[in-house]
Amino acid sequence: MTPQQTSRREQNKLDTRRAIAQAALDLARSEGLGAFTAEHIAERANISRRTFFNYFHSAEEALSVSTEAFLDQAEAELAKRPADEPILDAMIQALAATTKVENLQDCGDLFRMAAGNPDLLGTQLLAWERAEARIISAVEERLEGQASSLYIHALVGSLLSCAKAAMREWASSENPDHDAAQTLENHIVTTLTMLRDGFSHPTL
Amino acid sequence: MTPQQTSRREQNKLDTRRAIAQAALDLARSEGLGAFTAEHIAERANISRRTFFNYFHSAEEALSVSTEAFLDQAEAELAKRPADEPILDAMIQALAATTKVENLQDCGDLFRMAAGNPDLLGTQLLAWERAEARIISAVEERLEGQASSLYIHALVGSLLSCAKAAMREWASSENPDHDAAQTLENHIVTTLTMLRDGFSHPTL
DNA sequence: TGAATAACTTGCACGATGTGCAAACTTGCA
DNA sequence: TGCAAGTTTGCACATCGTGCAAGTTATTCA
Repeated sequence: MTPQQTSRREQNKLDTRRAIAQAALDLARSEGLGAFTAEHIAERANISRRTFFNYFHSAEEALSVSTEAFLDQAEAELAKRPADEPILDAMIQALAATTKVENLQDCGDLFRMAAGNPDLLGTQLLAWERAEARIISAVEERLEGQASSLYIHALVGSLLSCAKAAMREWASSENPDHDAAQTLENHIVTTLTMLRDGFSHPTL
Repeated sequence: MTPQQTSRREQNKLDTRRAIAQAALDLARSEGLGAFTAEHIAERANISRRTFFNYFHSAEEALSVSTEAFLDQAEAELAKRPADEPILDAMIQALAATTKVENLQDCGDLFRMAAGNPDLLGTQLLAWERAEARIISAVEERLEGQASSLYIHALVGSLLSCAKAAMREWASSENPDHDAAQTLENHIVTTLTMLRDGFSHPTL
């Protein structure tokens, strides 16, 4: 009786979820954004339209799975950092580590696609917003009473804005698979260091 | 022949736009978010459903008019600052000045409402995102060649995140009309000063 | 001033969205 | 094996967002 962490049921759901996300990404690449419907995704994933909506609220949400994975990683990495490390150094290390995420390339593609599609962009922004809320809770616990609510919200918001800026810069330049992860990591460290030390002096 | 800057046509359109926005806000307050349709708004504004969609893409967008006004104000104030002022000081002054915007109270209400409604939140985030793009362009012109694209994107993103944090703090506390604008301005100056000098040392 | 023109509003139709509901089907467990 | 709980599916329905063409209002200019 191998104590499977994931029962057959849970595994099936995860598989279906992955299949849907993959189908959505395939369609986005082959047909173009907004050129396909929830029904098309369902068809390609071999499920009914109704089941699609049991998993996701919209086509855009199905596309955002990789982005969510990236953000979950950020949250998890931050939780790993030692409690006595200065908060900004912990953040730099945590965000730098996210570049090792599974499907980094998909994140870049999504980021580029979102730039030209308000619907997708809105969904992605919501994903970042939800992640922000989770990270704020984590930081609040970590700094228990040592910082004001205003400080924490401003800090975490800026943290994610810097990460976003880093991703944009990374995703917008043609990366001839020249160690993409390393490039992104450099951008992240650059922006977060500015955040830590102040934006007064632009480090070109 | 008084040289009217706004022709009758333009004025009518503006009036209609305002009427729709007002109708949407009224309904949101009286019925609750998500408890009314585009058709309801149109009815209350005395126009057809079709005309509503000529002005806005969705009910949420009609609600975001005050937020857009606030962000436009921020952009305009920044453009007013002298060109030789250090960029971060210019930003602090500009954002602080936005608190004099017409319908600040509506902005606060909207902000609170959005916290509990993903659709509205998504629309508001898009509005902030569009404003961010415009401000980035303005800053790029201002710093012409003196700063990297990465620096500018990270800075402006963080700027708006700090402003958002300030608004959240301001909107979430019961303000018994105790000079609301001043309270918000204080929060903005606090967060932007941290952005300028670095987040290393939490100023409680 | 009055006809021609441009801009705006409206109704209609249509494909797509997102969700409640109940009937089928699958899995877990005694 | 067979029942309880969880999942998928089809169907119906209200709503959305937009193209289109016909109607209405503002503007222009002869």
